[in-house]
Amino acid sequence: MPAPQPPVPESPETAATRAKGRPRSAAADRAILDATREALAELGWGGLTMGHVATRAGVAKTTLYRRWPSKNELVVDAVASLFDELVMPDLGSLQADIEAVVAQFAALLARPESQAALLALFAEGTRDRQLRRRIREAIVDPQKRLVRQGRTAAQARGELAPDLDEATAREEVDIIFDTIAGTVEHRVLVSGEPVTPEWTRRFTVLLLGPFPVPSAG
Amino acid sequence: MPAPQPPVPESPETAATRAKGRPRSAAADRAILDATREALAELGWGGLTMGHVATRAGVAKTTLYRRWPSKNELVVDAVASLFDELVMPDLGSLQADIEAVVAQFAALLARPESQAALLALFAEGTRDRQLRRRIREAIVDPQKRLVRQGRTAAQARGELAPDLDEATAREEVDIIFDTIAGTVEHRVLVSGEPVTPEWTRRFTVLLLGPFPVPSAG
DNA sequence: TCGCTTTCGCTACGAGTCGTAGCGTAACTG
DNA sequence: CAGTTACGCTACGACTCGTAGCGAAAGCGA
Repeated sequence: MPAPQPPVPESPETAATRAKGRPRSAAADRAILDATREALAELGWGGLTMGHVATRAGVAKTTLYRRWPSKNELVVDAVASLFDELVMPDLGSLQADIEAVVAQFAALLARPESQAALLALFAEGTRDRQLRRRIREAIVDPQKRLVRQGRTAAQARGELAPDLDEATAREEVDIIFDTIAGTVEHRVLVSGEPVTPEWTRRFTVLLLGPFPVPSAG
Repeated sequence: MPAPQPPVPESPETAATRAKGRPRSAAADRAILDATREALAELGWGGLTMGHVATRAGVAKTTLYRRWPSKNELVVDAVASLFDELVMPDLGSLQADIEAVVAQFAALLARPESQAALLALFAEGTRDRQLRRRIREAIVDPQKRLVRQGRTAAQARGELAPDLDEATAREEVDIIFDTIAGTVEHRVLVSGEPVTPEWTRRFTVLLLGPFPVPSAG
């Protein structure tokens, strides 16, 4: 779901159909987003220019700017949909569920278009509060459902204690999400080393504890 | 320790003193790196231009390009030194040691100059193998000493089992490093939420296990 | 002291990108 | 059909890029 520039920014309207004049081409929207993903994979974040995207999409540069005010916003929308493919399976154990999601996430991060875009987006987000909000709304927060689903399933199995209160549970979801997402991103995008099943298993064991201390079975 | 362009790229020399002609100004080096850090804090990665850095450092643009071939390399050197301040304390318990390092790292990431630079550097590194190598050599790998020191101290206290073999130990250091660094980065730079002592404690507990299961005291 | 070498600051350059404005045309509504 | 909006196209000034050429400055060895 892209977030185009509102055709008429300040017009409360009846919020119903605002069909008046020539409607925006939905085909252009798709062509632009596809072109953005392709260009990202080929040229990376730095090599991506608005002019290039427009040409590749068969669209005038003006048309592009009419919908997305800058490269940042454009890329958020172009990338966000990539993350929708992540699903939380129910494999019968928390360990297996986490390993499966980690593997999915790692595979996603291995793709050129997400690799080129994600960290660059995050980097811009550190300076632009609005952009950071959009990143969270479009990319980060929707994926927290995975953690919530996994927790719920594990609680149903008795692997996890039920939530005591809402606030604590939310904080715990945040911590777990930051840990899984951050670690996999760091492994793949910074260290640049592959996420093998072996690594995934070890990481999950570390996450679920116990730490390999002598006294622990 | 900056990595300037070699004055005469291909000259084995006797590797001794290559003093011939006017030597490069060490003051210019310092002025450039200082200007880079300042400009990063003020303008962010995207706003940082080579011309701006040169002007601010009181140096000709040509002088800048003689030493660093691009913005990427310049920023690596300008930022790497920031990380040298991290130290692993010996507070008597692994929990306390990790909490202390997490707090230091979070404080470092909260500074504008590192915030603007780190993720952007990582982003560029995903497309440029040489840059990624330089980032690892200059920033990432040196900090793994913290994990090794913490492990050694914990082993001496009996909190951790001694290493069985070298390869496994190295992998474990990598996993722990990716987990701590990645999680804190994600919390501060992506989620954009503060690293409080409370959060640090909960994260460390999660890391050291056991996971808060019902049967665990 | 005098060359020799290298770096210095400065200026200027072509190439490329940015985001916007103006134009005439196309598409859709009442 | 008139009104409205989106469209493709062209052109624009402002900016950054990385490089080249210049004369002057700084250190070296003879």
